[in-house]
Amino acid sequence: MNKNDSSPFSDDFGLPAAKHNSLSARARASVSVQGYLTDLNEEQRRAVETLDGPVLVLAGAGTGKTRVLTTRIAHVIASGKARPFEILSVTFTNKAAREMKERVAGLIGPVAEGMQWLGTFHAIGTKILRRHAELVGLRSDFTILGVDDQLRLMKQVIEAERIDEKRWPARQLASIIDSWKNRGLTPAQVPPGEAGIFAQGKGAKLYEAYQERLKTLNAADFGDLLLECLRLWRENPDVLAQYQERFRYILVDEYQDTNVAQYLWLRLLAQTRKNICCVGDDDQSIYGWRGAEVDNILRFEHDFPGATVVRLERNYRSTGYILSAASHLIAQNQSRLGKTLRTEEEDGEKVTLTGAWDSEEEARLIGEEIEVLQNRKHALSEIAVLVRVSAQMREIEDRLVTLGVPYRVIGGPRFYERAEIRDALAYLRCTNSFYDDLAFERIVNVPKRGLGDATIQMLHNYARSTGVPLMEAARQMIETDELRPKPRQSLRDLLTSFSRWAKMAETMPQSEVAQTVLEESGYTEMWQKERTADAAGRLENLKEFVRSMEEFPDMQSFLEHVSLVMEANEGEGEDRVSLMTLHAAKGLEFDTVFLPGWEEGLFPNQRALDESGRAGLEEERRLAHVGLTRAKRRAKIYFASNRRIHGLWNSTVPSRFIDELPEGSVEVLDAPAHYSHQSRFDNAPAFSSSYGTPGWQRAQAYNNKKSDNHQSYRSQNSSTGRGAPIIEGKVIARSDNSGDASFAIGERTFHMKFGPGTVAGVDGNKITVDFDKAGRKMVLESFLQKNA
DNA sequence: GCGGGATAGTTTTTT
DNA sequence: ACTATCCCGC
Repeated sequence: MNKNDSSPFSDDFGLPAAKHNSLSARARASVSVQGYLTDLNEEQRRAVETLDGPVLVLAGAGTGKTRVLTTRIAHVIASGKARPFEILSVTFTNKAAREMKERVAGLIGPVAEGMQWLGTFHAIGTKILRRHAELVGLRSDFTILGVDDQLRLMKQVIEAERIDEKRWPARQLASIIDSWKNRGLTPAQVPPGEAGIFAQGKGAKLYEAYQERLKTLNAADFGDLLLECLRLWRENPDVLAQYQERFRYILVDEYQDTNVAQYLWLRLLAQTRKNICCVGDDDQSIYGWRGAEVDNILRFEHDFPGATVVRLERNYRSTGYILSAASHLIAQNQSRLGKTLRTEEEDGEKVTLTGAWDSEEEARLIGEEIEVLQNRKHALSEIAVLVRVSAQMREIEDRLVTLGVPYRVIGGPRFYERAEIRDALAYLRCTNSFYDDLAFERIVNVPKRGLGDATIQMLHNYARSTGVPLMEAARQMIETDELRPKPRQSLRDLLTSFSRWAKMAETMPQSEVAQTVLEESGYTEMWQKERTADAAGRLENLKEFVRSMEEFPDMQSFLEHVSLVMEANEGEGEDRVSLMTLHAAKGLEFDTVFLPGWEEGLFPNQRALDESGRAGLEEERRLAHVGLTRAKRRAKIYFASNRRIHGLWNSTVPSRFIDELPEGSVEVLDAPAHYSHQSRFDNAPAFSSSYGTPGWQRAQAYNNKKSDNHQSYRSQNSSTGRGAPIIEGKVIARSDNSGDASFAIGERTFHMKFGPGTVAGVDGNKITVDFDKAGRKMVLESFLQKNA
């Protein structure tokens, strides 16, 4: 990021912790910090130096927000105002937490190890809850449920209430409860009007039942890790006071992503000392759909009167054109606090815009462009393709595979969410505790042991009526003859195994126990028998799982790590192109960024528009802004005129966001592919082989169009497709009527994909056509042919 | 209890 | 078009 990333005072801070606590060390340190501060720009410096009282830092993309946070922590410690364990520092992701810890360590040395309250909201919430578990009806060794456990539990609750699970799916209940938890609402606090939105008025009741079940199972879901903290503090002011006392300084990263529960959590903690510093960017708020409240930022000054607000507007990441494109775009949003990013970098390359016929061509163009960069020795790790929805990834992946360009997909299922990991985990949980019903249920018939629904149902009934856990129910039932001989024997064997493994766990290191459990249970064998490509990957994951256990002192701490932190790090450090969604890209940066799929309906996403109206559109626009600002030197936007959505071909129209880019910062490129078709025309064999293919016909249609229509969005005079002139004043897909409308309503026309039709409406170069076969569509004028 | 055909649902995602 | 999940017949 900044040029001064290597700390000039890291030597001074690389002191052993004990020595650092001496006054002279502090004095020396603070002198060094002064030196360090001079390398910050004026605003950054103000954000770091204003230690006392509430501070809100509005940090635009690439303005050095992490740098401010870490320097601020160093500054608090160096100035002697608080010791590392008296600083609360929260992030959203484990990755951000890890990075912050590393960077703080880079500034102050090993003392950073003392920052035990640096972590995600959830990790810190867990830590607090374990200390006071009994006050919220849990034991300190409570389990943290994953989504699958949650869903299974939710199903049981729905069934217990005799509600038809078909009509009222558990998924839906889960998301409703989740949103209540995001808003900090306990079952009793759910507004009466909302309590009934599920299953004819049973919503709140089911929520309550679910919470009760969690307590019986000694379990918490992710929402509880925050919500139960709130309850703990509200019901036990003395406990709250303890933490208010302890956390002398509070720092919050990505504040725009906090939901109401997190906001309340922070507010309770910050109430007394008010030394809270929140860093965020309203223009990068892209998680509204999962409960993030941009309002938290907007109401900061109201909640903390007299707060210092610092705006970081100097961008150290991107070149001029990219920044002006991003700024111009985001300026269209109404609800924002308003910042203007500026850079002292050169203008650099313009943002490019390329139209493709369809998504396949789009993928091909991106692939070709990546190859060009690769040939120029551009590091692949500095290239990213950012898509709106993961469904877009497949075609791009296919293309990269064909070209042999190494790539990595970021995001996707987390390591600990994969079935094999959850299964292995369930085995260990059962070994660890005979009370873990959810875990037992998960693996009781994995691998198949002939213990199907009927048997499980009997166990459930028995367990419920006698009030014992499932495993205990099983133990008792195998002594009766209620079960048929086969399942009875299976169950007996399984229980015997679990007691054997539990005994083993008392003396053996946990990784060996795990290895034994997975083998003796037949779990590993199950995957070995399945000779598919992904079975091999799963076995590999299991190995990694067992291996990673060795680093933990005991089973308990390992289980915690897995449920909260564990993640896969495949192909990290290798030179690969990154492929991910725009959401996953936040916080990252690349020299070159490809942005495919800028089409109405896809981006901005129709569903976001339908569900959230203007707010939805603005969030989509922020997403576009995030995408553009990931680029350091090159941003390349693409759109396709035809895209398959849910299997059906749709004609699409370029995104309105394209219209919102400043013309001077954008260069409209021809799709070079059209010219490669043209060049095949010159050598006969290639030509004849491609004659009659859709691609060739497309090229023909395009060329015809181009020669008789001067309003074509493609530039007229480029011959190579590279370095095409900018079309000043004619950004494509204008929605005003300034161009000559070359089609009249009622006119017959022909479209390569949809066939013949009648023009039903004209809006600039977007034409609405009633196709004889395909129905009404809006298409770009340049893909229509006039019918004689 | 298991495997194969019907069926529904497909934005974004962390913890 | 693709997939994950469900349901039924064996």
